[in-house]
Order: sequence, then structure tokens, then C-alpha cells
Amino acid sequence: MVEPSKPFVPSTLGYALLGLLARGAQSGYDLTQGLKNPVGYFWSAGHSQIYPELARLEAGRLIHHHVVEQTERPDKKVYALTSEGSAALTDWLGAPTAVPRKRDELVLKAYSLWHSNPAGAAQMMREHAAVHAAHLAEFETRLTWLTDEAGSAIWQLDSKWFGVHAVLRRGIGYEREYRDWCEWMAGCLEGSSEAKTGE
Amino acid sequence: MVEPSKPFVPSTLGYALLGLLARGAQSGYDLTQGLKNPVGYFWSAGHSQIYPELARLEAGRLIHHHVVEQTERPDKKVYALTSEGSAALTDWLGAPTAVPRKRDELVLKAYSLWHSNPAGAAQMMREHAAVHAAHLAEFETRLTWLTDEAGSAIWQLDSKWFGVHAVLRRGIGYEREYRDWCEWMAGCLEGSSEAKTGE
DNA sequence: TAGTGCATGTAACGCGTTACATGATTAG
DNA sequence: CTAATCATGTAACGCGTTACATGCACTA
Repeated sequence: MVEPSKPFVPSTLGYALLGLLARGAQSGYDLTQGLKNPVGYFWSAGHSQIYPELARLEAGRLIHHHVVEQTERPDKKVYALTSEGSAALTDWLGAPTAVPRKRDELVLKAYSLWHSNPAGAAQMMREHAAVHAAHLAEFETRLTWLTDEAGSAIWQLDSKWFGVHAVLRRGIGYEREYRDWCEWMAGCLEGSSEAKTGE
Repeated sequence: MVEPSKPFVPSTLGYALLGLLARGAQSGYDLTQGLKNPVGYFWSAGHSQIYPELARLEAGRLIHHHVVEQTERPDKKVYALTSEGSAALTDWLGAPTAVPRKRDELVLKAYSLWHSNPAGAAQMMREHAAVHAAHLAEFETRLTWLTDEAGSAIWQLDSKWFGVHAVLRRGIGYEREYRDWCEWMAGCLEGSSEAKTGE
């Protein structure tokens, strides 16, 4: 038997790209855009990370590309999954998933807010509440669009729209909770700045 | 040669350490433990990252240390904030905070789940739901402890307990939402009819 | 005698961000 | 005339994780 010469395990970004390519052949530029909305909200990357990763995936034979020549646009490389790539994606989906470590500077600041003045902190919390409220509104709008476009397909597990649906749901829940926490914090902080008149 | 002395801006981890030291002088080992519960749930680091960062903070004169000799334990360096360190912490608290980018492999997998078999995925979602339910229970227990110990101080903004309270609240909301999403996903994947009633 | 806790460091490696680089076309 | 969009790359740098390294005291 042949020794397992090179296992080549893609990075998580690699699997993200495979997941996007499973929905249709795309160029590196398309993938860069795709990793913004809405999946990219839970796994993003810049083009400088994507192009080298595509090269590695191709070297590992999980994807392949062909050049599409364009006249009024630069030529582009359109990538597609190979059968190995499709299998690798399925394997990854079935493998155990690590619980992500969170890194949130705002919560870190909240831990030390007693060391600062409440008035400015309250304003910061209001601002962040607004940001998350905006994200929430965007996701809800997208979910409405999705429902209009895909209809009952968003509930069909073998439809690619189900994935979008799942991500949007997660985004909506996440943003709603974050917004509520920010507003709760702001309320706490403003309650005290009323008491303290001279700041 | 005499450039107007580099300002030395600490990393976010540096500020996390300053925030911990603002609550009392501690050794690097203590800080390593402190960055686990409960603040560390939103900003963690290993000791291999902490010791060099402490050295940098000290070089920047934001902290200083003195050696405490111990007989039945190894000697230790106990670090404390300087006045510059305290000021740097306050400045950081008042400065704008970036909205964190999320990286969540489970949500990424959800996006591609249509490419896999639902049965295994449902089990994975149940497992993650259990993990987040356990985190939730732990945070709720800690909040109960905190209420018993600190009493009304958890509501006083100038008390360091308020920071713990704030972080625990965020943790509770986050874990509850994540658990609910996992269970909703599992319900969808298992094909139960009650899953479709949500929203 | 093996493992855990205390206590402090260094080194290697990979991932992610920012910046550097180029260059055509189209819209305001 | 300026900016944005399309399109693809490389390079530098910092942060975070894992592993390497040491050593004593107490417990199972």
C-alpha cells in the first residue's frame, strides 16, 4: 500500500471556501465578496488570505480552476470543487467542532468600567447598542428577502437556502442579545450619572 | 537620538492585565488563573503570552513588580499598577471600541450542512447545546454566588463587583441564545414538526 | 511513583490584518 | 478628474496556540 504521503488538512478558511464553492464555481474575487454576507459574518477573510489558500487547496487537489477570458474585465480564474474536495467538505462537517473562544473588547472594558467615569461609558454602550440594532435589522431584512425568494426551501435540509437561513437565525439571535445587553448596561450607567450631578 | 519617547501602546491583552491588576497586585501566575473565570471567558490568554506582556508593560512603566520570597513555594513577582498604568487603563476605557469579528466554526458548518447527512449533524447540535447549557448553568451559579457575597454592591458602578456582574450577564445571555439556536437547529435536523413553529 | 499545583520563562508555527503592487473600465 | 469596481497577487508584522524547559512541594 502507498504510505499516506501528504494528508493535507485544509485550514478552517479552506473549508469555508469549499463550502462556498459547493454552491457553485466562483473566482477568488467572488469568494472574497461571498465571505462578507451573510456567512462571512461568522467567518471572514480578506483577499490576501483567500488567494494563497485557493492555491493550497488546488495543490491538495480539492479544487481546480480554469481561466475565463474577459474582454472588458480582467481575466479570472474560476474555481470548482473536485470530488475529493466534496468528500473533504463532508468529512469536515461530520468531524467534531471546537467551541469557539470569544474575544470581545467591549465586555473586557465592562469588567473595568468601575475604574472610569460612567457618563462616557453609557454613551459608548448606546453606540454599540445602535450598531447591533442595525445589524439585527439588516439580518431580519435579509431573512424576509430569503423567505420571499426561496419560500419553503429555507426549511428543506437538502437545500442550500437552509444554510443561509440557519446563519441568519444565529445572527439575529446574537445581535438581539448583544443589543439588549448594551442597553441594559447603558441603563445602569445612566442611572448613576443622574445621581452624580457634577462630573 | 532623543526621539520624543515612543508612547508605548499596550495590546488589548495588556489592558486586560491592567484591568486585573487594578483590582489588586498579583503575580503572573495569578493573572493566568484570573484570565479564566469569568473575565477570561471574553478574553483569554495562556501564560506564555502573559509573561512577556508583563515585561513589556513594565518596560513601559505602566506596572512594576517586587519579588516575594516564599519558603514552601517558588518565589514570585507581584505586579502592581503605577499611576501611569492606572491612567492608561482609564484612557483605554474612554477610547472607541471596535465591534469584534466573530469566528464560529459551528455556524460555518451550519451553512454547508445541506451538503451532509442530517442525522449526525443533529447529534452534533445537541452536543453543543449541552455544552452551552452547562456554561449557562455555571454562569448562573456564579451570579448567585456573587449576589450572596457582594449583595447590592453588584449594582454600584464604582464597585469592582459591578464589572463581574456585567460580564456574567453578558455570558448568560450569550450562552442562552447559543443553546437555543443549537436546539432549534437540532429540531430542524431531526425533522420534528415543532421546529417549524419558531418565529 | 505518579500526578497536581505553584511559579516562570522561551521558541516555533500558523493565522489574520494591513499595506504594497498593478492595471483596465465605468460611473459620478 | 476622481472614485469605485473588477481582478490577482506578495510581504511584513503581530497575536495566539502549542510545545519545550525547569524545579520544588504536596497528595493519592
